[in-house]
Amino acid sequence: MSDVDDQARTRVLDAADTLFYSHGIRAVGMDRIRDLSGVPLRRLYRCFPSKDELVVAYLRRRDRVARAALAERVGRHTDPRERVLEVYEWLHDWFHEAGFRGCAFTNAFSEVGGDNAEAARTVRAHQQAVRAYLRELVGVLNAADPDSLTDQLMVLVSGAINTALITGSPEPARHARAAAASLLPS
Amino acid sequence: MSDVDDQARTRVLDAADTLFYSHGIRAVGMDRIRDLSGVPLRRLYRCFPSKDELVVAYLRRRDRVARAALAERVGRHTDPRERVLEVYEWLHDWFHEAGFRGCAFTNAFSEVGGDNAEAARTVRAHQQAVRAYLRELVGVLNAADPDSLTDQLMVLVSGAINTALITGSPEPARHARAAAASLLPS
DNA sequence: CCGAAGCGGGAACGACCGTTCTCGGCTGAT
DNA sequence: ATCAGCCGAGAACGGTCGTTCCCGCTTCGG
Repeated sequence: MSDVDDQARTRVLDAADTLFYSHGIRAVGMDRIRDLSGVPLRRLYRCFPSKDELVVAYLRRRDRVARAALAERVGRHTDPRERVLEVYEWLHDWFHEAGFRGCAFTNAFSEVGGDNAEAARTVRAHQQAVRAYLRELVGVLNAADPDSLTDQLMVLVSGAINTALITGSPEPARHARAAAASLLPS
Repeated sequence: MSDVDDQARTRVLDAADTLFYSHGIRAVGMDRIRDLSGVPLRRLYRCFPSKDELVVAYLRRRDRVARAALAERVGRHTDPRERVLEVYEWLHDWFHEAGFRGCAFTNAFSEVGGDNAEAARTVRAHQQAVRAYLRELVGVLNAADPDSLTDQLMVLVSGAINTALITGSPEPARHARAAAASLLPS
């Protein structure tokens, strides 16, 4: 695979990310990805042999980027309690962004989880990776039951995203943060 | 509209409910609804002039049924605190059901929310109706800020459903219940 | 300069889906 | 009995989408 193919892969993934996230996977055809990326269908199908595999690559890159962005935000703080709460500050900023359309992974799972087993696996892997990261943040707290606390914080993250999506308001991040603050040990 | 049409409407809605919920809306064609309901396409389109309107009717009936089931469960208790926590017990039982596939409203919103404005409105109305019901349950508690508490409980409900969907486990209901118990005034 | 291989643009194909139409048969009033 | 109108079954239509194919052009080694 040549380096012109590498560049094409990046451009295709950029286009897929924009279009899949903002319009949904089933609503976006391969020709729209060709139009936005400028990569002809022939090369596009050489880089990604099927739409299903492109969807998986889209999800894998989102996973990498999102978790890196979260870690960067959390890294701004040193106090263990603030590090956990910063997760919900990050959500709040995200909900404010113009193109916010909910969790790409949950959306993909609803749309193609039944037909694209590898995509479904990728969604679950993302969820588990985020939980593992949260578990690390919780580990340095003096929690009575760190695993249970992590699970509760995960429910708050997921619920905030989905409630923000449906209500169209960023407030659920505040509600989740307030709930998390009550659950954390002082 | 005759009563044979009424019977057809019910059979079509039954079929749509089963198929839309378990396979997704876009994955189910009108012919599969015809096959399962036994209602010929001609009559089906007289009862529901388009698939979009059938989707809205499907969501509206789900809203009615789900909220009635929730109210029935909560009604088994008289203690105000137990009435709130019973919501999460209900979720736990629901997650155990064989055909559980997440929240029909969130799924519909992800799948067709962009193309079917009336369906999107119906999803938001359901969310608001559930919140209003929760607000009633919270109202009789001695909460410092009942509205804020209601918002936090809503985030826990939504998060439990979505986390259960992706992990395939009913445990998120327990986690949400534990978090809610911590948030409720004693 | 020449032939071959690879390229991009876009047409083509096959499958599917929402919706409508056709056709043969049944019903029921006269 | 007859004729008009309605019905169910399924074919047909128009559009979309994922994927492949064709054609004319470029490029580059000999």
